[in-house]
Amino acid sequence: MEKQILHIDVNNAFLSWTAVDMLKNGSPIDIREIPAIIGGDELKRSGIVLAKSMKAKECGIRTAETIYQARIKCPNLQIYPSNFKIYRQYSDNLYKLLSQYTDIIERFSIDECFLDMTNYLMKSTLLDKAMEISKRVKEELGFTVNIGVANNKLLAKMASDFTKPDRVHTLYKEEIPTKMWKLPVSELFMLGKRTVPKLYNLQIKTIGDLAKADKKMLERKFGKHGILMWEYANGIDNEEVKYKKENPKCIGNSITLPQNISDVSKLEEILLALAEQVAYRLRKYDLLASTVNVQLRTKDFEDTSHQGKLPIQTASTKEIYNRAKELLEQMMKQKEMSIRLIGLRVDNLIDKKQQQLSFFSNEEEEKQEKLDKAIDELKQKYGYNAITRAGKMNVDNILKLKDI
DNA sequence: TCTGGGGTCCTAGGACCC
DNA sequence: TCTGGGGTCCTAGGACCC
Repeated sequence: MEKQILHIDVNNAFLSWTAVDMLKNGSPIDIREIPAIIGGDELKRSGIVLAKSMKAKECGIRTAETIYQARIKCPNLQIYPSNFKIYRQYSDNLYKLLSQYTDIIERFSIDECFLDMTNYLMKSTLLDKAMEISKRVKEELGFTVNIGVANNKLLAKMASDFTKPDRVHTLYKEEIPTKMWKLPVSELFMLGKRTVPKLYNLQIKTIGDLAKADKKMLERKFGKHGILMWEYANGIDNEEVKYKKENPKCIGNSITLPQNISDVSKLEEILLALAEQVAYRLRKYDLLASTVNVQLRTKDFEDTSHQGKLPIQTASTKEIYNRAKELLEQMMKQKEMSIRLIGLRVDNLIDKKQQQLSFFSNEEEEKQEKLDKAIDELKQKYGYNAITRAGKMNVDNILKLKDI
């Protein structure tokens, strides 16, 4: 039996949610109606466009470009800061509403969900349900969504991306040639800015061109990705809606520094704050890490990273920091570098329950574990930023510890 | 006042073993 | 003394997503 899938996508999510929240707090203007963006902080060198209103879009402003460029395109642009705490609330509200329609629901990102409605339709059609959801979200939550209606996730996602805002689109098999094949190949999910020029060189310009291209040739040129893009262009996708909670595969935090830094000891201070954050999140999930990865971005936007195994699987701030420090030093002694961004990530995570117990029981380890746990409890109670290591305040101020 | 931060997955090449 | 082939594990980097 064919699956019945919906993809729900919030229109200009961060901007809409900010608008709704401002209105709720008595704002006389609706920033959805003016040229406005949600932007990062230029002083912290993270000045990019995170979301834009339709009027801002009409000026030619694009997501992820710099605020500097956006302002040139639109001199009377209004800029508002992001607030992820609020976004999570609105996202949760949407999720709750959608959960009334099916148990098989996947949160694909903060502003997107897939719904498998196959066994939840009774007498109504999939399209009817989509219309009902669209109406209810607008009336009850105050913002609009686009909904894609199809028989698999890929087509539902493509459909929700057609004309915006506040629209419901179907994309059934027989509609693929008329609705999808005419689109430029860059519109296809999973085709990014590296692959598109290569396809252009092969005279593949529309999704239709790609659908009719030789699958074997694509595989030779692009490997697995080649097969995937051919299948997507032909509307083939058998992925399930993943409704079960899954543990993350990696946990990382990174920060663009207010100024470039070349001094290793200063970088180590930042690394410690990052390790604290990462290890805290790791412990919250009851996971242990097997590898640590340190990423650096130089002032010239060159990225390098080093990774290494941990001596034991761990969620200890100290263990992770010590390994990260070694990796940082390895990289920094290779050549003189001026660092713009530093990141720390842990990979190969395992459940704490399946931890391979070390042959040696180590008193020092146990002491550290207790210390971490005590700090975690205080953080839970008083907020992440309430508790900091002595002498680390300045680092935390730099990090402005985002939202955990 | 140029260019975020959080992820997932894949690939190529080296080391090492039999 | 010119020498293979398969398998696994590990790392660095790239591509893509929102």
